[in-house]
Amino acid sequence: MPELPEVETVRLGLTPALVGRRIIKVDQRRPDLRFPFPKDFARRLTGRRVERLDRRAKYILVHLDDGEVLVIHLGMTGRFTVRRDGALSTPGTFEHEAPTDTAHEHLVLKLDDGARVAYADARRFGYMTLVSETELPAHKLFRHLGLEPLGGGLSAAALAEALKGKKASIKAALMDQRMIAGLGNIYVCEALHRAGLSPKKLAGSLVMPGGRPRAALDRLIAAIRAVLLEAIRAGGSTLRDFQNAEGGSGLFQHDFAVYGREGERCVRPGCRGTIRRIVQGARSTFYCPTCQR
DNA sequence: CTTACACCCTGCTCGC
DNA sequence: TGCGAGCAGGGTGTAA
Repeated sequence: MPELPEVETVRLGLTPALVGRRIIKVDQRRPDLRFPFPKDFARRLTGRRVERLDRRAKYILVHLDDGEVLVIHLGMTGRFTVRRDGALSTPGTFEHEAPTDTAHEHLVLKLDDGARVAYADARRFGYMTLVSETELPAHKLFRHLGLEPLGGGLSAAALAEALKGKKASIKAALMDQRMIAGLGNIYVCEALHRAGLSPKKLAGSLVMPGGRPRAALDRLIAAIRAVLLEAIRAGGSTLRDFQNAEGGSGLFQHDFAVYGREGERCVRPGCRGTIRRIVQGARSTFYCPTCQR
């Protein structure tokens, strides 16, 4: 699944296909994904015009013209494909159609320009719901979400406040969407490596007794921002056939310094360490024991 | 309030 | 080639 950069890549890919378009038909092929679709889901989408697409953490927010917001989480394997056929195809885009996962295509939206936007999700860990725009901030999916890593809210002081006294590892804390929202296993590993911080360090140890952030927190924040921005610029990461809305692939996986690189030499200049894989909270952590302290 | 773990579901890869 | 084990970017629910 997609972490923040992949979700952002999907959002950017869907935006030109959806914004300004009206949904004329909804083909909903099963009653649920991870959770049941909301009541009258297809009917409530049909006839709506899409006003804009936002993102919060790992959620895509499709704002509709009746004040409702289609909230989408891609889970681990959620994927969108945009298809155009016949005279209605858009020149220059969607040149070749990547092989798609028709067997797991659970929802198809037909738009008023002839395009079809399909959602496929093999594992069905993804989900969708409809929430009115005004209720969004207080909605249970959103009210506990932490700082947006690329928004203005992420400061050393704010992160220090969130991590203060935490006994969990910094790895676990950064994975916790209530602290920072949008990071996942890959980008937490990558950010910690860039910041030279051991994933096993206790989260609270990055905060001084008085509650002020230690210098390492500034490095960590800079590392988080940098790795996310670079990944978005590269179109996200492509693992196990994750594809963006154009059926294309991100490239950032080639730039991983530690993720999936167990046994390889650390790429930090001057470091002669070897990347190790450990398990924290039932998930793999990749890091360099030599330069991450 | 923590942390730890099972679980959700399917597919892929690896070792035998 | 087949088969079971282990693993996978997500999150929730439960128990201690």
